[in-house]
Amino acid sequence: MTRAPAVDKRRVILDGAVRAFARQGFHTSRVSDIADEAGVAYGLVYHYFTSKDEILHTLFLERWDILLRAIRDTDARDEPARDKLGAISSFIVESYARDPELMQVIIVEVTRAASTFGRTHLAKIREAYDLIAHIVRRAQEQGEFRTDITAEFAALAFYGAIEQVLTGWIFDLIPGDPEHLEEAKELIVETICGGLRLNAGR
Amino acid sequence: MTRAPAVDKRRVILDGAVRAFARQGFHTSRVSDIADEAGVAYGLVYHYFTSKDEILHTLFLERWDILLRAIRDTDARDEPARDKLGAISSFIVESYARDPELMQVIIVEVTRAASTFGRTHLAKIREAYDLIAHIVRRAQEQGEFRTDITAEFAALAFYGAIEQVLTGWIFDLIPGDPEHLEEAKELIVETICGGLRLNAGR
Amino acid sequence: MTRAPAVDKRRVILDGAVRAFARQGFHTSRVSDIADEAGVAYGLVYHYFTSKDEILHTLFLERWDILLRAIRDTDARDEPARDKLGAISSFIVESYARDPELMQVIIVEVTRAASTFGRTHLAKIREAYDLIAHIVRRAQEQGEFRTDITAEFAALAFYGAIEQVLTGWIFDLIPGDPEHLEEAKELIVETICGGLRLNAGR
Amino acid sequence: MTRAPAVDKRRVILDGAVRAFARQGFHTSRVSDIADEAGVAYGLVYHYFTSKDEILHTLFLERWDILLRAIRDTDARDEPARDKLGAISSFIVESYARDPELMQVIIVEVTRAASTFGRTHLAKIREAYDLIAHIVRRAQEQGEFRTDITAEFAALAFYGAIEQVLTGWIFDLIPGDPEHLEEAKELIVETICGGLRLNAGR
DNA sequence: CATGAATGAGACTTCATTCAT
DNA sequence: TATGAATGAAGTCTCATTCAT
Repeated sequence: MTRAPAVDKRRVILDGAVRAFARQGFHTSRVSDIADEAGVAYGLVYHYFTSKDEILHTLFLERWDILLRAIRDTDARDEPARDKLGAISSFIVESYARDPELMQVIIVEVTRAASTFGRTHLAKIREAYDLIAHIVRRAQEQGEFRTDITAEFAALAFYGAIEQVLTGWIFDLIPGDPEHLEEAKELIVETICGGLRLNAGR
Repeated sequence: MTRAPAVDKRRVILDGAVRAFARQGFHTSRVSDIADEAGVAYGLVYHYFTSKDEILHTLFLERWDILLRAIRDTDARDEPARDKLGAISSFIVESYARDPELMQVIIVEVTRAASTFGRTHLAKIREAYDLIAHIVRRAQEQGEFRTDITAEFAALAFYGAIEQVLTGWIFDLIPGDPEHLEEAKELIVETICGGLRLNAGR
Repeated sequence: MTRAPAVDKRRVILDGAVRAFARQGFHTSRVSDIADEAGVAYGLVYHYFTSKDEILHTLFLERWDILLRAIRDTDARDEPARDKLGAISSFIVESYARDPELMQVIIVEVTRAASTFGRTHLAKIREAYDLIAHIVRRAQEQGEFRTDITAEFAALAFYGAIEQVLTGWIFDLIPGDPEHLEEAKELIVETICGGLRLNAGR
Repeated sequence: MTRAPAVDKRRVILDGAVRAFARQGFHTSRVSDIADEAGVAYGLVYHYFTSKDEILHTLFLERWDILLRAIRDTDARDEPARDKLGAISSFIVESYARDPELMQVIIVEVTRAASTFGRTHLAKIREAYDLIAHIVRRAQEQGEFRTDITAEFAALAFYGAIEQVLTGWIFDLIPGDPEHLEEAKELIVETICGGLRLNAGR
C-alpha cells in the first residue's frame, strides 16, 4: 500500500542531469555529480536508469519526440511552407527560451557531438530533416520554393542555421536575451527563405 | 649533429590521430590507438605532445588558421559579397573534399562538441564568424545585402548551414560524392544569399 | 540509514599500507600492493584516500601527534629533565616495541627520507625537537644541564641518537629482542645525559 | 690517438647528479634532469653509467670510502678515544662544509632513506659503525669509557647524533653558517662523551 | 664520444556499475 | 525505495633505458 511518492525521483534525477550536463558536459559529469545535483543518493540513479548513457538518451528522446510531433503537426496544417518553417523555427527557439539548459545538452551533447550518441540517434535526427525536407519538397512542387536546391539540402541548411544560432546563444557569441530570441524566430526563417540578397522581388 | 629525420614523426602521429579520431571519436580513442594508427611506439606520442588533448588542439589550430587566412584573403578581394561568401563556401567544401577525416574531426570533435574543446577555442571560432560578419556588414552598407538581418546573425546562419551540410556528408545523410560536393559549393551560398523562396526578383 | 560497518575498512587499509610500506618501502609499494595486503579492492583505497601519498601522510600524522602529546605530557610533569628525557626515550622505544612496522615506516619513509614527505612535515617534526629543546633549556636554567651545549643542538643529538638506535634495530645492525629494547630505554638517555666518558663525578 | 678530454664528462655528470638530487631528491630527479644540470646530452649519461641507480651508488661509494679511510686513519693514531671521535666528528662536519649538496644527497637519499639504497649499502654503512664501535670498545678496555653502554650502541648514538645535526643544517632547523659548523665539531663529541648532565667530575 | 629520438612497461587515478543492508 | 560502500576495468601519463646515426 505505497502511495505515490511526493516527488517523482526519476524526474528529479533527469533534471539534475540536465544541470550537470549543461555545466560540465556529459563526459565530464560523473554519476555522482548528477546525484548531487539532483539531491539524491549515488545508487538511486541506477534504480531508475541502467546507465549514465541512458539518462542522456532519455533526455534526448523525450525532447526530440516532442519536436518531431511539433513538426508533423505543423506540416499537417494548410499554409504556405514559409509559414510552416516559421512555425518550426519558432518552436525550437521557444524550446530554448523555456529550458535553455536542456536544449544546450541536446544540441551540444547529442545532435552536434555526433561521436557516440549522435550515431545512436542518427535515425531519429534524420527523421526531423526528412520531415522538413518533405515540407520543402511539397513547396517546390507547388511552385512556392525554387527547385534547383534539393529539398534535403535545403532542410539541412535550414536546420543548421537554427542550431548555429542556438549555439551562438549558448556560447554567448550573440546576445540571447528574450527580445533577441523573439526576433530570431522570424529572422531565421526569413534568412533561409528570403535570402540575404537585397532584391526588387521582395 | 643529428640530421633531420627521414619522416616527420610528429606529422605521422597527427595523421594517425586524425584517422583514429575520425573512426572512433576523440573520447573513445585511446592514446594507444593513435600510436597504433600512426605506427609508432606509445611513448613517442608523449615525446611530441604533452597530452591527448594537445593533439586535437594542434589539429584544430593548424586547420583553423588556414581557414581564417583564406577568409581574410577572400575579404581582401574586390568583388561582391555574394562571391566572397561563395569563395568561403568553396574553400570549406574543398577542404572537406581533400581531407574529409580531418574536417570531420574538427567539426564533430571541436567546433560542434563545444563541451571542453569548443570552449577552449571559442575565441578562434568566433574569429571566423566575425570575419564573415564583416563581409556581410560591408555588403549591407553598400546596398548589396538587406539590413534587417544583422550581420552577426547572418554569419552564424551561413556558417551553420555549411557545417550542417558537411555533417550531412559525414553521417551519410545526403550523398557526398565528388559531384555533389562540387555542386554544393554554389548551392550553399545561393541558399543563404538567394533564399529558398521562388520570386520574380531573381 | 546505513549502520556502521562491522570493520573499519579505512583502518584496514592503513594497516595494510603499513605492512606494504614496511616490506617494500613507500616508493616500491604499488597501490595494488596496499589493497592486496589489506584484502580490499583496488578502488576502495581511493574511496578513503585521495592518493597514495595521503596514506603515508595519515600514518605519519596519526602517530606523530601521539608522540607530541606524549612529550607535552611528559614535560608537564614535575621531575628532573633527565627523567623527562628518559620518559620520552621510553615512549619511543615502547612505540617501536608495540608496532615496529609502523615505526619503521615513519622513520624510514618520513622522518629520515626527508625528500618529499619530510619537507611537507618538517614543521611537525620540528615541533618535537622544539619540545625537547624546551625541556633541555629549562634544565639548563635550573642548573641541571650544562649550558655550553645549546638546547636546540642537544635536542637534535638526543633525538638523532634514538632514531639511529631504532634504525639499528630495523636493519638488524644491533639485536632488537625485547630484552634489548627494554634496556635501551635507559641506555639512550644515559648516553646523552651522562656521556660515554668514565669519570669520578658519576 | 685520442687525447684526454678537456673535461671529465663522467665527473661532470656526477656533479650534475648531486645538484639534481639535492634539489629534487633522487626519485623525483629524471635522468634528463641530471643531464640538463650537467649540461650534457640525454644519452651520454648511459655512456658512463648503466643506470640512474648506479650514479647514486657511485656518489655514495666514492664518499663513503673516503669516510671509512678517514676513520681508519684516525683509529690508527695513538690518542684518547675522545680525540678520535672528535676527529671523526670534525671530518664529517668538514665534509659537509665543503660540499653540503653531496653530503645532503648521501644522508637523505642513502644513509637514512634506507629503502632500497640503504639496504644495498648496509654492509658499507655498518662498516663505519663497526669502526667507531671498535674505537669505543678499546676505550672501554682501557678504562677511558664506561662499559655499561655497549660499544655498538654507543657507536650508533654517536653517529646518529652527528647525522641528525647535519640533517638539522640541511633542513634549516638550526643555523648552519660556517661559525656554527666549526663549533659543532667539538660540541657533538662533547655531547656524546661528556653528556648533558652538569656534574662535578668534569 | 655524443645526441636525442624511440620504445614500452609500469603505476596512479578515475569512475561507471554492482551490491549488501 | 534508498543508501553509499565496494569493485575492478580502463586509460593517461611518466620515465628509465635503448638505439640508430
